[in-house]
Amino acid sequence: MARAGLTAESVTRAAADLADTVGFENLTVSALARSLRVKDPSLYSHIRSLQDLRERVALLAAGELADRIAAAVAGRAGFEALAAFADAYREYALACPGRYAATQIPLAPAVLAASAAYARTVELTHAMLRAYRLSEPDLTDAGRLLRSAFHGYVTLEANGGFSHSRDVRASWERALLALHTLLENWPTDPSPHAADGGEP
Amino acid sequence: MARAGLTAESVTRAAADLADTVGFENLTVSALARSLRVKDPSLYSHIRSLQDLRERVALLAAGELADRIAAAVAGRAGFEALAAFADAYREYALACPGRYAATQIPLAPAVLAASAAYARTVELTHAMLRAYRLSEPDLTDAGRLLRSAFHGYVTLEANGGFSHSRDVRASWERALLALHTLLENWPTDPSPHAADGGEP
DNA sequence: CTACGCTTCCTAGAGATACTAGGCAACAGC
DNA sequence: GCTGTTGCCTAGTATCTCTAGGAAGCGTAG
Repeated sequence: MARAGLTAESVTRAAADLADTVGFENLTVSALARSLRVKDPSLYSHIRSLQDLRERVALLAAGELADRIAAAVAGRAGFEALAAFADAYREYALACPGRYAATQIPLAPAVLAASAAYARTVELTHAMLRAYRLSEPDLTDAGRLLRSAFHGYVTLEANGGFSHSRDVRASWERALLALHTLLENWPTDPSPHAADGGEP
Repeated sequence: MARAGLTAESVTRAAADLADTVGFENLTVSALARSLRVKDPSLYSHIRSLQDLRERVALLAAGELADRIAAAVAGRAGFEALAAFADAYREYALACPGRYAATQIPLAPAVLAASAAYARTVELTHAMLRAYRLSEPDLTDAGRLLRSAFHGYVTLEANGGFSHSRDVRASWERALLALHTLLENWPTDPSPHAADGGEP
């Protein structure tokens, strides 16, 4: 029988494409084997399990996302960098919903540490924030808030969470402007009210 | 054989509890039947399908979440209301991860319209924002950004997306303060660069 | 060019799950 | 106690993950 010439990489890419088409939660070994004109067990020469396949797609997608963000923010600073970062993030999530969903699965700390892709996104966030002249721990706090806002927005948008008639793209533009304002006025002094008051 | 006395409601509650225990993605008809000491097909007298079960859990959880938020913001305004809203949101998501995950599945517009739970969360957001004296479309834009930030933060937190050593709770407090500052200085004038310029 | 070995892909099959069809027995109303 | 409805059951189908073991393609050495 003619060989299909599969490799772990080509299988992972095919899985990512399939996930973008049918949704990440519908990515199955059977469906992937069908799309590659191969029987299910053949794939287990290249992947260890469905979970392993999902993690490979996650790492592939995280790398692609980091690449796009890096290209978008290159040579920009301030609001331009913020908007470029955010638009690259959102466009990737909307154009590649299966790949993006893959990046959100919980990964074992060992897997996460072994791959640079996730750390690179965090570093890119910090690099973009340097223009706002924040120092730790504000840098980490602001980075977490930004990534939360981006991730939350695109997932709510993708899942139909914004049912109001207001244009979603217009809201996004305003949100970026608002986040820019937020970063320029980041409250850096210890807050005026004791949120977690002074027990010893 | 003695009857188990199941109803659609009791089955849904048991499903929500199971989802909180084993994770929403591991909520299966078989596992639910086992936890109820019943055979799989017995559940199909009360639910139409696994998808139907998931939607019931989603609506149950959305109602519970709205209730908690409503109780938290009652009688508060300004930053107090914002913090109460956000803390109620985050604490529900962390205490009931399966229920919270259920609220994020895409629902058919008809299902969504037939239930008040989701609309109530949006209304609560708007009510909380009234103290900041925003008017449309800023109200919708700010509400979307807030919900995005809350949702993004708790999902990233729950999925281990915050690996930095900085305390996650402390970052959350600072994020709330930053959002409060943002809402007080919301950039309401048509932005300095023509995002969607002045066609007639 | 043949023989060897490695890898790839296969068939066969076990175990789990979603769901349907159809039956029997438990409860409610009379 | 009888009857009708309802709830839970057994039996069975189709799909999916994953393993065991076999055969055939491919590179290489003689």
